[in-house]
Amino acid sequence: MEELTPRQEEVLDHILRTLERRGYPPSVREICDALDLSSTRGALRHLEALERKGFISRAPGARAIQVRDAFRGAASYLPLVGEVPAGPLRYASGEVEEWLPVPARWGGEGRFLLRVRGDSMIGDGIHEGDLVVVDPRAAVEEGDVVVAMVDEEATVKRLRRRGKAVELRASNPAYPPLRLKGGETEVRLSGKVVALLRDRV
Amino acid sequence: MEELTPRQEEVLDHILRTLERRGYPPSVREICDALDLSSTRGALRHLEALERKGFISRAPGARAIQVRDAFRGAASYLPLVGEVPAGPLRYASGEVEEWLPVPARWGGEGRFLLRVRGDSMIGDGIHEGDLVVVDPRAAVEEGDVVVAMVDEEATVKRLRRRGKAVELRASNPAYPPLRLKGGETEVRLSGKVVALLRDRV
DNA sequence: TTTACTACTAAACAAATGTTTACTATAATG
DNA sequence: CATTATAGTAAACATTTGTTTAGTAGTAAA
Repeated sequence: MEELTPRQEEVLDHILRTLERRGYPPSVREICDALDLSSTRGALRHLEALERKGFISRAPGARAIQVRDAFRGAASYLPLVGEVPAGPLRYASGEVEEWLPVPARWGGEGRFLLRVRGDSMIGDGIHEGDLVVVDPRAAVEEGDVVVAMVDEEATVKRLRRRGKAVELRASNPAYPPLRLKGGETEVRLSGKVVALLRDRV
Repeated sequence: MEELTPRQEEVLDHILRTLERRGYPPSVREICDALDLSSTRGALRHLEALERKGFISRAPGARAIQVRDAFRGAASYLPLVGEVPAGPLRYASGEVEEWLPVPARWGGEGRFLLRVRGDSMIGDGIHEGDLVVVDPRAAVEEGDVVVAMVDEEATVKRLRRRGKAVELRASNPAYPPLRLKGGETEVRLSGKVVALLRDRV
């Protein structure tokens, strides 16, 4: 990607900071204020340069500045839930503690974040307190790490096929495996673990 | 937080989806198009309701819709680097592979993401391919997981004090500890590991 | 029933915002 | 030297966009 001049970098910087601070891009006149320009033409020129060099793209309309993905990062937002949701999540739901940004490719319909309790999956590097991204719609297969309801509580386990039945195994040998009969899997498996966030290392 | 009516929820949904898709909020008329309203007054009413209930806030100006933090998530963006950066990162830097969104509290001046190589920290649940958030300015202390330069390559290790010297220990017993003498620490320690992302579990 | 709230339409209006034209200046480049 | 790119100012312009006024209609609560 082409290099930016110092002034152009200031403009891009201001756009990024504005986006981060309040969630929508600045107007041309706001850029002028920030860079001490007295004419909108100046800022407009910089925007044109940024667009030509591929850092932003613009659409007709007010504040229609789109920062290229490589810089904006294209986040998705997933709800961190206290319990595994039964139905589709609604916004003002009391079950949602927080909405956290994650890389866009982790996003998807129905996905949510769940805080891991216990050390049963420590052998797979999944620790107490980690947040796992759960996809309730993904097909679960042999060897996948899944979220299962055991004794009314959500636990993370690894799925193993044992003939017709399936087995949920912890990766900590201190925990015994759990067998599920044929019909039980749909009831008890609430999703596949697809990614992980750890806050304090 | 107050409940939303179904129609208000549709409006909020459209705002969130627009923000995710193109990075800036819709105009009132765009909301009208999306919800099949023929008068801007209708959409405006919904916006007023959303603001009154605390889901968004609005500023004077075009598209000046700010979605409340709980929903917007307030992301920070960190660069995923191929090598540990020597100086401050610049935008068009060739060393930056990608900018990824992370929860806001993980952000901070100078922080970056580094991909973990090898299995030397597997005992702490840090696997090959994981992305760690590195803070080059944090004070490193006994017991911290740090990024150290060993043989010109960045490796993740845990820091232990051994009298005046310090020791870098892997959490995989297959790897021997590495001793650093007094002055070496500043040269070789490039930051503290503060968080972790794992893509495929 | 009255009141309040949600939901919507139509048309006019005012403010904010992007765009264009015209012109000056500096530095780097061939 | 002429050319090109960057950087800036000033003023007028066109459009987008938010806002207001004036209505209608359905539903639930007091």
